[in-house]
Amino acid sequence: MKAFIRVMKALSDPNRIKMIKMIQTRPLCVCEITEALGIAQSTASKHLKILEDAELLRSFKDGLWVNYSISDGSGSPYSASMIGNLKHWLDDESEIKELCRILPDIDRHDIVSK
Amino acid sequence: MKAFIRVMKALSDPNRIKMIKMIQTRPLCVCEITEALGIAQSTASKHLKILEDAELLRSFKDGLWVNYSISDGSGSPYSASMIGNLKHWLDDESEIKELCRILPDIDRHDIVSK
DNA sequence: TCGCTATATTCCATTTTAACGATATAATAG
DNA sequence: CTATTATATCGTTAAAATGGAATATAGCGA
Repeated sequence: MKAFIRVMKALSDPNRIKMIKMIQTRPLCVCEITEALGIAQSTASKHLKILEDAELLRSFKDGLWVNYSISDGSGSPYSASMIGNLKHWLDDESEIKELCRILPDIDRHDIVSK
Repeated sequence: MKAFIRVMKALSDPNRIKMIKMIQTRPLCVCEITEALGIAQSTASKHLKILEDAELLRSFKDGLWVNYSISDGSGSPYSASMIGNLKHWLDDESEIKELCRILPDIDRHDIVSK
């Protein structure tokens, strides 16, 4: 029950959904997500942790950067199923389409940290 | 996006999940759910409203009673999908099994309202 | 080692959620 | 109409979630 609730809660926030949809396009680091969503870096980091704890995302380090990618679902049947659904769900939401549109222009090397 | 978030939020509470799993067994009125979960009637009523707003449940009146049953899913693809998943998910959770065990002994005609 | 940069964590304020009791509403029985 | 019963709504409180600024941590390069 707890694992299921954890996945549902993780998927109950618009910013976290946007993160998943963006990361479906390609793996992203924290600063790219922060930039794309226009939120504070600490906020982005916390949301990503919630998604990772729910086994919806996984992370791997690349030097100073931490890349987040979509989980392969092996850790939880609930997250696996929801990841599958989210491959097509919400694709025609204007907010999501806009994010995916600007995503190619966002490059971690160009981001000035604050 | 809002409809999707509404479904995810509705599924983010243990009592609401228990309600869905019980109602999968048979349609239930508010007082039966209140009794089975050991919560206040106002609490049960509010949870049921949240589930109905998310199109996970539907209700129909039978005199003084209001019966809640599982939605047929025609209102929302998100709720339809989740209802489908929840047909088998969480079936072997001890909390759920216990509720389904006591459910046959709960009869709306025997419940004394407070 | 010392700086510099990306990320994680902590702290605080604000908002949201969940619970209950009390009350209002709706429907039936007399 | 009146009383009764089941449910919905309101008011309040405590806990949890969210967001940002500030700080701590980790890794790279000189």
